[in-house]
Amino acid sequence: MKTARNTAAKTEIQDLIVTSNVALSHSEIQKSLDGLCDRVTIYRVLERLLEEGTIHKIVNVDGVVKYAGCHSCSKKHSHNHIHFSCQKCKAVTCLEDVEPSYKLPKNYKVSEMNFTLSGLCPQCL
Amino acid sequence: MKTARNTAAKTEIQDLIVTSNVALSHSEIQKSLDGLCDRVTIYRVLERLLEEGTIHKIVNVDGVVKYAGCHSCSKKHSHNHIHFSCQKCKAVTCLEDVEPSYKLPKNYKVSEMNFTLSGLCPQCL
DNA sequence: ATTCTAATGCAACAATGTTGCAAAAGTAAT
DNA sequence: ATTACTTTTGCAACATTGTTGCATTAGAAT
Repeated sequence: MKTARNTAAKTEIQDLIVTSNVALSHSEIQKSLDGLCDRVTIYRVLERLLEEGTIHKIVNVDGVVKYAGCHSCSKKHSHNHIHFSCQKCKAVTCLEDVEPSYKLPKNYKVSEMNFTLSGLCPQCL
Repeated sequence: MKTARNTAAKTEIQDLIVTSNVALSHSEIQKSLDGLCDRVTIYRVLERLLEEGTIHKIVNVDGVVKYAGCHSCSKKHSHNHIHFSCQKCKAVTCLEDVEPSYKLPKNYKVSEMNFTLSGLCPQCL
């Protein structure tokens, strides 16, 4: 059977994402790592961290994919919270406590949600 | 001053998007046009249609950019409606009547929202 | 230390989007 | 209809993002 291994790349990337208070993109991670490992390795590590449930993936309003640590969802792994994307400082943050409500027409079965608001964050306001 | 022109490409692309009841991606549009114009031209026409306010842009949960006609927003141009992305038939539709509610922490200024639910649409349920 | 195989690096590729520039084609005026 | 003006297009080239195959490296268990 398949056993995961702890490698320098994985440890470092995981640390970066979980420690950060904003979601990070692949290129931002790459810059931070500063040549520690290959571009491709970053993609593969992110894939593994997603599978493990250590991080989650956010597609920003501009289509840029970002990754953030899973904090509140350690027990039940759900991501039904809002993300906020600041148009000025470009930071994407998880508003873990905000759950939106809505009323769908009949016969839709929802299994996932992706809700991102953009505007100005408290720091930039 | 700059005056827009009606060209075959623009007319055709606009027609495609506005007529369609699902949002279309660049590649889907390209396939439909079947060589009517260059790939780059499609990008540029889409840009113009967005500026004009004829269409709006949706970033799907998988990061794929799609375009849909503006129907309900002819008067006040707002896109505060939910989009639904079917995991089976891959159709992305605008649920124009559904406006979500949520309660943000203090000091956030929202100027745009992007809300996409995914799951199964009525046709695929 | 040995063995097994997960993880990495590298090269190559695919998809998506952007830019510069010369040629083509709308539009308005004559 | 012809001319003049300038938007729009096509093409080539490029940038970015993400994926895949394969040989090599290096965790982890024995």
